[in-house]
Amino acid sequence: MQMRATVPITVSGLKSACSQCNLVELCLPFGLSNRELNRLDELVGARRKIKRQHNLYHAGDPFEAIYAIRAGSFKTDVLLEDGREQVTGFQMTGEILGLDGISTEIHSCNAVALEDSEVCVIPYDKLEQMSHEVEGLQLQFHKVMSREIVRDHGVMMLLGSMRAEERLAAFLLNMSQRFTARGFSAQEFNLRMTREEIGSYLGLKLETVSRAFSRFQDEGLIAVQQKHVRLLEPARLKSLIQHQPGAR
Amino acid sequence: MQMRATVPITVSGLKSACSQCNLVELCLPFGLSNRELNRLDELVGARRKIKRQHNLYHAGDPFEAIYAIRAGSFKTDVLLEDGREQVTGFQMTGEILGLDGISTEIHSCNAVALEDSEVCVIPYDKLEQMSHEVEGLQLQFHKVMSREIVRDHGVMMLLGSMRAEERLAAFLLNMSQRFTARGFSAQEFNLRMTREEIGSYLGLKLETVSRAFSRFQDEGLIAVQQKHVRLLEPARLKSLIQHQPGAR
DNA sequence: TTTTTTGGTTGACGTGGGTCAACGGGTGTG
DNA sequence: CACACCCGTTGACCCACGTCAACCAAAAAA
Repeated sequence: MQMRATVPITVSGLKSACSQCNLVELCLPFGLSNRELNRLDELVGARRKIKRQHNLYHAGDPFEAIYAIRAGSFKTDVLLEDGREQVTGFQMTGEILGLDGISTEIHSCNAVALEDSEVCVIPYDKLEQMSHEVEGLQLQFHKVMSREIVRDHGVMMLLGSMRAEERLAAFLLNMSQRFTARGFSAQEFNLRMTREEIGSYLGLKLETVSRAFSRFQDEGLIAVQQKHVRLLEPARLKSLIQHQPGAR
Repeated sequence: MQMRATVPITVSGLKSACSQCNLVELCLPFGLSNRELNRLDELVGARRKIKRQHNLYHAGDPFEAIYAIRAGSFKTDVLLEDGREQVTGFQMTGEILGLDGISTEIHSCNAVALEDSEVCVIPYDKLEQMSHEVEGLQLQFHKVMSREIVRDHGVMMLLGSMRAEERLAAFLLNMSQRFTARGFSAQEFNLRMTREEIGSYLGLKLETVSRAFSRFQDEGLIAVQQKHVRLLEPARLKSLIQHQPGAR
């Protein structure tokens, strides 16, 4: 059973301070002046801790805030009545969650922590208000939303016209690139999600994901052990994605 | 060969007037007060006509404006180096094009007219500026972007976890619903796109789309002739989407 | 520690949809 | 008005991925 409190016990009283945060260049405040950054500190409310496997929000919840990931990682998914799940994305530190709720003021997907995590709560009404005042904030927020749209188009490309190995290669390279942006190794990292979650995201069954991992390993492209992945030949992985013979 | 002029000959000198437009409740100005609506008239620049098969913009073009469709319809697509195309959406009157360009200030997809069409050009810098001033405009714009994100998640669901017939059923019901919103018949309409474009959007080959159309017709769910579609049993179409046996 | 559960791998087999090919009707063009 | 091309349909065949099942390792619980 998961907690569903709107004001969960896990809320920390600490105010976040964007101006002090080392995630600025990955997060909403990117590109703001110091003066603007100080104003942002007013905007960002309390932090909130979310335990592994617990929801930050559920589909159907009223929309009140967006969230910036301070530590940890999440998945977002949508469910069909018959129980089918589609993972729509994996989010890492500095990325923004909850944008799906703006349009109808009700969240349209679930956000679930893949590990014990912490987010900064950004009340949406305050964000709206401050966007009117702070020059760069509005532009930055628009860019965050637009980036999400572009990212989604990339996933559609992947789901609509790539074969299994291409999808996994694209996924691994994307993860690598995002770890790099956070100062981690581009070649070696620990995935936070299961084969089944990867499969759901890539439109494949978990067995197919597992087999593709094994085949990559057999061909010397990567070294995998459970969630630990090492990219041995990223260039060859990259070339897998384009000019695939017999592409869909 | 397609024209690629940034200021094409097809630009009309006419200023658009949102306050006079019968598409308000489908378009960006939805929910604005009359006073706000009048301010919007300043914002919206010239109209621009796009001939069938011609691009409103190309991937790689610098981003300068977003576009509201005044008449006609479009598809957006992304291309892979090897020529594979993924249609990321079909857009109808009142819908907004170009949001993909905000994040990098370069368009990341192509927007192609499916028929002779006309758009209202909304210069982005002006929109940014006016969003600071006009109360409801910012919120409305955010909702438009958020709706796009939610829509994209729906497409991912479709591509990632539905079988061919479910995808086509979902597509037809979505078209029906959007025609209805524009005052057209929910049961009977003309598609503007080819089987190949539908296939690309749904992650299927054109032959599969054609076969699914035929099977629906055989089962008395619809009547199709070329691009003309009549939904005979929308309820049964709807039930096709959920609780499908042996779903992916 | 031992036990249980969950997650990952691998094999054998089946099938939905892709591929290739032929054909016919519409539609836009010269 | 006639030609050409594009679009849609249908059939035969094939293969990538799904399904089902067994098994093992790792992690969590007891």
